[in-house]
Amino acid sequence: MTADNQMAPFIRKLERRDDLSEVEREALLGLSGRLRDIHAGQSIIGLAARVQVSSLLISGLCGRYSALVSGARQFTEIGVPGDFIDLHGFVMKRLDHGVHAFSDCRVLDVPHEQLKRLTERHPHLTRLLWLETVVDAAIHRQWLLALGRQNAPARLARLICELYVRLEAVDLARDRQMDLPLTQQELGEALGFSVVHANRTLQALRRRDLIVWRDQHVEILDWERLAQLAEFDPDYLRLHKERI
Amino acid sequence: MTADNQMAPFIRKLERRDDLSEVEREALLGLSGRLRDIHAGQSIIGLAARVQVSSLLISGLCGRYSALVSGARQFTEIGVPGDFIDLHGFVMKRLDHGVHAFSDCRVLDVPHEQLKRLTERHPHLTRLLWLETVVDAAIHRQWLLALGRQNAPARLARLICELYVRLEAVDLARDRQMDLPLTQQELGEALGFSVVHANRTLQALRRRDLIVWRDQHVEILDWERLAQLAEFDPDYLRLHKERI
DNA sequence: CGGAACGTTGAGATTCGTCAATCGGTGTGG
DNA sequence: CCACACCGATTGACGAATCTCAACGTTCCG
Repeated sequence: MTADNQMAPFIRKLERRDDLSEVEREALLGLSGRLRDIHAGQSIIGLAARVQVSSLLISGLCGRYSALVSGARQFTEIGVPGDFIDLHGFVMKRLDHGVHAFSDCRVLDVPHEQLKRLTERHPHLTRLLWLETVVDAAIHRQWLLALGRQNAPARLARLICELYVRLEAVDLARDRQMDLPLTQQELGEALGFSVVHANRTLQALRRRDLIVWRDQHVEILDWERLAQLAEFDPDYLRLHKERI
Repeated sequence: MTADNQMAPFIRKLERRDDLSEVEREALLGLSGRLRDIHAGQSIIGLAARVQVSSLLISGLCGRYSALVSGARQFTEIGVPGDFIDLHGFVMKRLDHGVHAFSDCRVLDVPHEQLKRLTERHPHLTRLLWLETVVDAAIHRQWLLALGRQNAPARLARLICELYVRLEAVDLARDRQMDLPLTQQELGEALGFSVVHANRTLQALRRRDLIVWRDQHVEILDWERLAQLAEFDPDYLRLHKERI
């Protein structure tokens, strides 16, 4: 199974970060692997799996998580289409986390052998793939700042801002609206609070007329105030061009 | 200023992860840059700085942090000697975080131009440098799990376990003892709690006879129980060999 | 001696988790 | 069509965890 247009969102995102040569674009399009469909609620990548492939998310929303023995789960990042969700595994070889499908997802499993060949031949492209994982780390840091130092409404606001910008970058959000197929349970697991608290925090943002969140659909009513509450600055997503 | 033996801890750490060829080792030793000394309490890298160099920590302990406008600061990772503390900047170009010196630090500022040349010539070494940043991300994820889902004593226990393993890997800890030049204020900023709570949590671990922490020196009295309390598993630090 | 930095303690307020119940929508079998 | 089960969202009550404020102790240094 070749990648073809399945790769479009991924390539478009890379091109927002730095120009690709024709050769590089072809090298990316030359990546092939198994297409895999995962149902909502299922696991895309098991915890602590030893990996030989890395999965590119084609469609759907998923969450990277770590868990305690009690079963308590903490999402550490949300993956949107165009994300190479476990590129980390390419150099880690053993993943320290699992990936959960929030909605039905389609992924392209790219064998590490192909990625390795790519790194042997295309240094600039390698740096761009490297950048993908570094942006993941930057997202983790923003979440750490939120969990460690922001109150519940600000944390939620930050998550909404981040997801909106990232979804908009792959044409999956516009006009301050997006689909967000997360239950309040899952939302809590991303923000570090209980379901009950997730619910009440959501209501707090509603009461302030900042958002509407109904039926897996979110509308941001006042981006300015929401971003200010969250102290959100999208620079860390590195969606601007920069010669690397 | 050439790097020479200054690089020893860094190279040793890389070699715990995968073998280096003679050529690769020489390429690393060929890295040169300005040596810089920073006093305890000062900033090694300013927030949101645009960077042309990446700093390798030669000696001392430092902390990567993000901050809110209120001034509240959240450390997102602690850097130990041998860490390439802002290698992220090499591909990000603009850092989303600052780095604070906990103790007097010495760093080697390696120009990005040199790193770029290295990625053009040494794909395997590039993957190893890439791995450095991916391990940073793995550390962030563990901290997220801790902040989101673990209680205060477990969080502190986890930090101590992580630092012990990382310091031991560069011969700066042994016999369950290490120097940890962190104030309780800084400790709180790493764990996401107030100074007061940092103090009380520390006392809780002391009361349970798990650690002694006095005068910037920590002794772990019962590694087994401490690691169990933290649910600490060092796999994510990727200190074992793996062909990449 | 005085001040500064760090650690420690107590008290009260706030945030947040847990438990348990309820509500509404949806799908299924009869 | 209706009864029922199930899932996710919502609510209330209560207790636990954590923060803030303020004071005090200790050590070090000029």
